[in-house]
Amino acid sequence: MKNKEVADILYEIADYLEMQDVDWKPRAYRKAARNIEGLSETIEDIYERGELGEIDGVGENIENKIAEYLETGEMQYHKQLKEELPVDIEALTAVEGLGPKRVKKIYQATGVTNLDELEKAAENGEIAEIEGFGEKTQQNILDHIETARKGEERMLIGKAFPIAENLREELEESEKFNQVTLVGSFRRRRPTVGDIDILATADDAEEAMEEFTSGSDVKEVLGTGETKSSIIISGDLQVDLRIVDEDSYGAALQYFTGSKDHNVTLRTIAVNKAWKLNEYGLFDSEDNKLAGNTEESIYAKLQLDYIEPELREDTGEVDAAAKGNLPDLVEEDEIKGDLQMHTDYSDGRNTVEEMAEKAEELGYEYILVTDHGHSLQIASGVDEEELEEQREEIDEVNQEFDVEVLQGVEANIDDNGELDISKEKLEELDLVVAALHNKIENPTESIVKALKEYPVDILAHPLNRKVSSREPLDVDLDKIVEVAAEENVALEINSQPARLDLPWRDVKEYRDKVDYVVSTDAHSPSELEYMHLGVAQARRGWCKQENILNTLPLEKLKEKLR
DNA sequence: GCCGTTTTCGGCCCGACTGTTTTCAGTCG
Repeated sequence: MKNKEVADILYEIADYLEMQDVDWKPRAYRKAARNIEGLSETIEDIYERGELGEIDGVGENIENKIAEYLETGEMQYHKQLKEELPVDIEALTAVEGLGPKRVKKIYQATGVTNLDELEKAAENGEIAEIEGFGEKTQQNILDHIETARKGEERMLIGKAFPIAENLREELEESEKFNQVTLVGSFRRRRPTVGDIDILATADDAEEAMEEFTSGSDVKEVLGTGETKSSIIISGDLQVDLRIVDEDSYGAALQYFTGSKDHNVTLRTIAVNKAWKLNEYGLFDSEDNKLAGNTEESIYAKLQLDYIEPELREDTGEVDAAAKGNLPDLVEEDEIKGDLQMHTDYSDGRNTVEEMAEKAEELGYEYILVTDHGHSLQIASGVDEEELEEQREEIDEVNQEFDVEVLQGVEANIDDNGELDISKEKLEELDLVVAALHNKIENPTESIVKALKEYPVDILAHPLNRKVSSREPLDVDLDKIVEVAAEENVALEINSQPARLDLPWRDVKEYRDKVDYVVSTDAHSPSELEYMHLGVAQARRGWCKQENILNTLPLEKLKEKLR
């Protein structure tokens, strides 16, 4: 998986070109880099099929350079640019306020090529001496050099969620603010967010900004103006606030929700009509406002169906909206039950009864208890005897609650494609979940064999990935999906903040070939509330209600799977 | 360097904020 490596090199090329005042090419390289970062398969596979050129933004030149890199491990063009300006561009531009142009000026004036040298130069007062620089810029560099060393970290959306909601509530409760909406990648429910973006209206923008930047949790104010401020709050999370007029709110919502590429596509449509689209509205060539109060009005005026935030990734949604082909996305309240959770029989922290109580509170019709099979030592999994005991406990709990508690198991798939619970026992359970938990030699073969030979209903976290910490399994997903469809096995969209697996791009690709379920994999009652995160990923994967089996009532669900 | 219901050549999103200027370049989103 060299996608990130390749993307990083292309980003660096863009920076080097920008240092040299080259027009337009940086934009082209960045676009290609962004699209490669977002691929759902490895760039090596695409290269082997000879389809590099089909990646959006990759033309003949960039294609050849990527091929060269994949074949030789080097890209001459990149090397050459780096020799001309031998600076660690990635590290230096990570400093807040430093871009390629300033890095070049600093290099030419002082010879600084990396963060350590930059720090020394700033401490010695050399930076302030450079033309166009001053004391403040120098101090700014010193203030932000540590953050740059730590590197950019995106936060899991599940972790950002309570923080963001909390912020929103605080502003909403303040009388200085009127409307308050969380926008940006948070609103699109990307698996990770780089910062929290907030859009608001206020009677007095200045007072509202003052309140925002002086909160108790504010560690640093990066910048503040009449309409826009940025702060760092504890946990080193950046929060950006934009305040706009009431009648621009829809346009601003649209604009600040992004994604960047989605917005560029929309603006191109506007430009083609000789109009202009910005955060204040949609305007004709004489600056008459055509739309802007609501997001809906903007999409409508551009002759597009309304596009839900989760879809705004420029992956075909604008085209579909123009043709009236957008899916009617699944909603969280259509989910009738949760099909993966753990109790104190394995590594869960609570009893079956406590999980059932919470599920009832959430209004579910059914839940499936899926403790780990016994081979997973680390989770002290269940053997067949313990499953018998648990069956009795579940029967008792079912007397007590309206929600129907089903018994399942999360059987472990080993490197021979065997599960750790016998076929006979699995047949007795209501539904069977299987999953890989260890790194094994032939994951595709093992999964395929397990799905074919055991009565599996759901393949959980199919790629066994961890968002931004563990690479997805290198499996042949085409093959797994094909076998899953044949064997009536649903693929899971796991709602754990660190998993969100199957990833949304894959969800989108295979949504017409295989059924999905969305489960929380909860290890405590409160984790049952993660369901919205999984549903959001299903929505990002263009799923309708019918793609998600646990929107079905129990009887229909069983008919589908068993 | 890429790309095409406007184009195979000529466009390519655009506004806010900062710090340094003394009218604006650079950065950011």
